[in-house]
Amino acid sequence: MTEKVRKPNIYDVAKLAGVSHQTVSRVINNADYIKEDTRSKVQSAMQELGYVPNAAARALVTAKSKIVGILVSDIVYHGPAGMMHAMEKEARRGGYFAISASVDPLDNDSIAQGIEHLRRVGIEGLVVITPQSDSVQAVERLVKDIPVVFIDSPHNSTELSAELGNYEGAKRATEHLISLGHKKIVHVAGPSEWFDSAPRVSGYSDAMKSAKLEPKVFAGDWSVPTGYEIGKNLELDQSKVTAIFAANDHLALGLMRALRQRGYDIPQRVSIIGFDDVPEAAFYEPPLTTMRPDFAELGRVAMEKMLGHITREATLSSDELIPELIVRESTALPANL
Amino acid sequence: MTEKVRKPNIYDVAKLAGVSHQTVSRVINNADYIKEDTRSKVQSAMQELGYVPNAAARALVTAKSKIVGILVSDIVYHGPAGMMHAMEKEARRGGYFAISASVDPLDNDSIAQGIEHLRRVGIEGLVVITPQSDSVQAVERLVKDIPVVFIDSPHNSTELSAELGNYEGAKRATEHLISLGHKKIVHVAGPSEWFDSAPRVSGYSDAMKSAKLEPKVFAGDWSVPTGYEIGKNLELDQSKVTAIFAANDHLALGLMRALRQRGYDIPQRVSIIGFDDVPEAAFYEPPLTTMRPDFAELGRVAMEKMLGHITREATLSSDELIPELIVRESTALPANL
DNA sequence: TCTGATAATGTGAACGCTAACATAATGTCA
DNA sequence: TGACATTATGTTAGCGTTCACATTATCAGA
Repeated sequence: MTEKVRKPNIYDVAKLAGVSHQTVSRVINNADYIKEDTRSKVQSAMQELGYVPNAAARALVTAKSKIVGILVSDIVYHGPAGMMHAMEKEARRGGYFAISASVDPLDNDSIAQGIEHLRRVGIEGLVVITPQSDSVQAVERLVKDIPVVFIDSPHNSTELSAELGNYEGAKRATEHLISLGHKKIVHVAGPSEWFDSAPRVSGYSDAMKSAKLEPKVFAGDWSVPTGYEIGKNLELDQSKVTAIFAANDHLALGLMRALRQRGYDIPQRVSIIGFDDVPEAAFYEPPLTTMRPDFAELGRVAMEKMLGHITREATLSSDELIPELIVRESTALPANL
Repeated sequence: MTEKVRKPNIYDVAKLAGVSHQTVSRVINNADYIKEDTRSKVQSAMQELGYVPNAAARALVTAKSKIVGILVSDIVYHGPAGMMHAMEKEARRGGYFAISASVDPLDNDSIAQGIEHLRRVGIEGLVVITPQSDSVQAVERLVKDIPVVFIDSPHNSTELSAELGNYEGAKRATEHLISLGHKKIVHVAGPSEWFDSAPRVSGYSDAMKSAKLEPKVFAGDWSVPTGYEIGKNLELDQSKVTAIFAANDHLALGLMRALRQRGYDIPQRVSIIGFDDVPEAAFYEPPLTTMRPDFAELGRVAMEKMLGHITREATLSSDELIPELIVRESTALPANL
């Protein structure tokens, strides 16, 4: 019973198959020039022994761990979950492993520790999901020896970052309101430290300017309470505002709640459009019109770029992701003031 | 420029510090019997060279990867995100790495592939987050050589699983309604293939029976539309139902929406309590009373048990997790029928 | 001052694999 | 049928650690 159950190695397989260990290695890595006959002999030997290649030995000799790190903000919001799944799947598809480290994006120490941790396992590349500007610099300062891809950061090089389509999404959200006939449209923005905020503001502004309308932006963050607060104080009558583009669904929810309490009907008096399409958005009161970004695809693309960097293959330059307009009940023709 | 930039190894450090490589190894693993003087010499040498231990070499010789796998359902619902963060953090705290594989819990092939993938990297243990019964058996069949911890599955051994507190949470939710004075309380359950459903039903039933009340359960799933459908058809007047315990917040949201459309005021005519406390619950119409499980703590505990198994240390037997009652506006005294 | 314990450090091998090179089998063409 | 390319396989070394086992320094007690 105390028999040592050493896992089978390449030599065990070789012996059983009647070949050299190198031939086994060749089969594993499907190299050229192997007789079909030998290949199958080796394969059935592997099968029989339940052989699993030893990743450590492989990593040691090739100096490649086949692991990519994901540095992710532990601020839980709606997108990342699906994104992580997509990233993991894409990595696996390319024969890579994904290993994540959660960090507090506001704490440089935490970032450094996360990176240190990932370094120890020997990552070949790093994908960073952080929505805050400071962290990008922190990461860039700390990581210089392996490729890094930033998700949703305003990096110059498209090669080094993957973007959600904030600008285009915001533009289209605004255009939706304009196309309904709204003239006075305000934007409640996300927090300025988050990357997603600025392009949403620009997309809104550009759409307004193109339609010769006056943009007006209120500073917010991503939270329901903030939306509620802004909604409580927003001046609507004198300025004849008939529509609001909220930088995310939570803000929109807070706004709707406050405005209805103040007696403004939605969408009869005020139209509201959000951004993100959180699962609950369809069941808000009223169901929220919003922009649905493709988080999963974003994750996939980011990982694809990462693997492209690592293997030095040409990155398939994908088109910009564009959020989809989901029209529900919170937007309608403008009220007659 | 073409100079090879080999990473420093233990010998480089040894040379610089003027000791043998083994002494360096001892410092890294802080073994006994090292002069304080030598230790610091070695440490500054490591610092100077930017030495990072090679995980692969280490894993090869010790036959321990320091990696645990997480097999996670790619059905994205509210809990797992925070849970994953917590698991990763707990793993890191113990010097371990966490690496996840997303799988479709309904597809045994997908599960097998996920496990195969994790096996390749050499995981020392596996944490399984799947809410469906079938997958547990599939996993148990496939993994026999390393410890497995199931999250939220009805496993006999508490050592092998970590539970959310579904039973106790459901009991307390029901007791909350009872304590308000409700007599006719129905439960809209989750899907039977999910583990969380059954204990929530039992918790509800037991609370009802203790209060000498008649339990009545409607079969549902976790979705808003299903809650809405059930809400549209639920008979309330003849049976004098005044309160509903929904198995999760999404069902509750759907229910509330349908009931209000039918003219039933909440909470004046019907009280509703949910389960999960999704971030939006506080801003539903009306804000939802619900049970808040501690997902993060669940993840932490699960990982703690995992590491306990691996290192053969005694698992700190933690108390059962109990969801917290969050009272908002959707529950009140029963209506006078 | 010698002895024997204990503290502190050193030496060689092995982990399982792939890279690089060497060799053997097979096929092709004059 | 020999010469030479091509295909197919084998041999040896080394990746960076830790382990198991020396070996050397240090210190107390007789």
